[in-house]
Amino acid sequence: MQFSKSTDYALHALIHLTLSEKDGHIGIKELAHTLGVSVSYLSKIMSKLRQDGIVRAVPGVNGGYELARPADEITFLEVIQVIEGREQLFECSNLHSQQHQLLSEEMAEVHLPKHRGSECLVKKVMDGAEEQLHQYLRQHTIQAVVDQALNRQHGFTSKK
Amino acid sequence: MQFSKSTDYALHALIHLTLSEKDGHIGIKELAHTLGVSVSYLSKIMSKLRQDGIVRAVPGVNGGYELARPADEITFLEVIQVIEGREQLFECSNLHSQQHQLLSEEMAEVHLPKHRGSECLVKKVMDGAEEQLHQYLRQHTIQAVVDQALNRQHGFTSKK
DNA sequence: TCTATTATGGATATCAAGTATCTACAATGT
DNA sequence: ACATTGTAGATACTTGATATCCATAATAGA
Repeated sequence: MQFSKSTDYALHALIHLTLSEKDGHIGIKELAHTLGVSVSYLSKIMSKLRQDGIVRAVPGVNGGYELARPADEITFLEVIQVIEGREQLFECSNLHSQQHQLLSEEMAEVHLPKHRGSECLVKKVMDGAEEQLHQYLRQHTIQAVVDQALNRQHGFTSKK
Repeated sequence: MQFSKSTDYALHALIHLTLSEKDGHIGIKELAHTLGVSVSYLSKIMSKLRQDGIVRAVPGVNGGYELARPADEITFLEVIQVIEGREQLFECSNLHSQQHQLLSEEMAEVHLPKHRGSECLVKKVMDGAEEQLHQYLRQHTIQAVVDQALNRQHGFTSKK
């Protein structure tokens, strides 16, 4: 259970775009070189971000990428979901086992027939965990990380 | 990014053991049949749980598995970490890239040389997310789920 | 002690996903 | 037109999850 490297590249790429906003479009070459990853691979990742409306791509001479929206409206959760997909963290594979029924439908069936389709209690706990995670990731934006980096730099220079 | 099926089986197996505590040892055959999974596969999972001191195994006639500790001392987090491993959810693969340095060491190097080895800000956010997840999973025990299942059953019967 | 029962650990096979690259194609500005 | 730059498809490689089989070790009961 780990986030893929693609997610890592996507997040760092967006931070680079934010920091370079004033410079206009950033080419995939520069981006790939900065992150230390091949152009071909990063292209796939940037395509996903584009398809989801997080960045804009401009082909042609002096083309490249730029943010499609302000960095403070781009949350970690959104980026992660674009790259990792939106499947649930946990799927109960015991749907037809005795065990699963014990924890949900069987009891409902015997005592309260209308209550079919109720969820496995294990899954309920895991869904709660996922919601917890999402809440946190929704609260953190690309802009927040950039601000932190700049403040840090500022803090250091002013101390000298 | 998803929890493996093994985790699902492990959690359900532990719940079955908890519910059957009074019946003494539970054989791997019964366990596997209840969960709807092969004996050979479930064996590997139970072995891990045994090696980590979550269950006890007794070989020989009338042998089988039982909980090594009270179910209210077995947290979801523990079970998940045994099965999934204890690697961090997020690893920054940009350790030697310009981007990474921008977010951590480069600034520190220029302005405050002693501050080497400071972490990437992206990773800090992700580590925070992981801690959030762990906090939640630590608060939920196998016993809690079993209690919920039994209360539900009780609630239904008393209503009739 | 012998035997049936049961868990253990190693070897292995299969499959899906992540990682990574190359190439032909399309769009854009000069 | 033409050089530049992103897009999309095909493909190869690696890794991890899933799953099974078999030989081995340990135990209880006759």
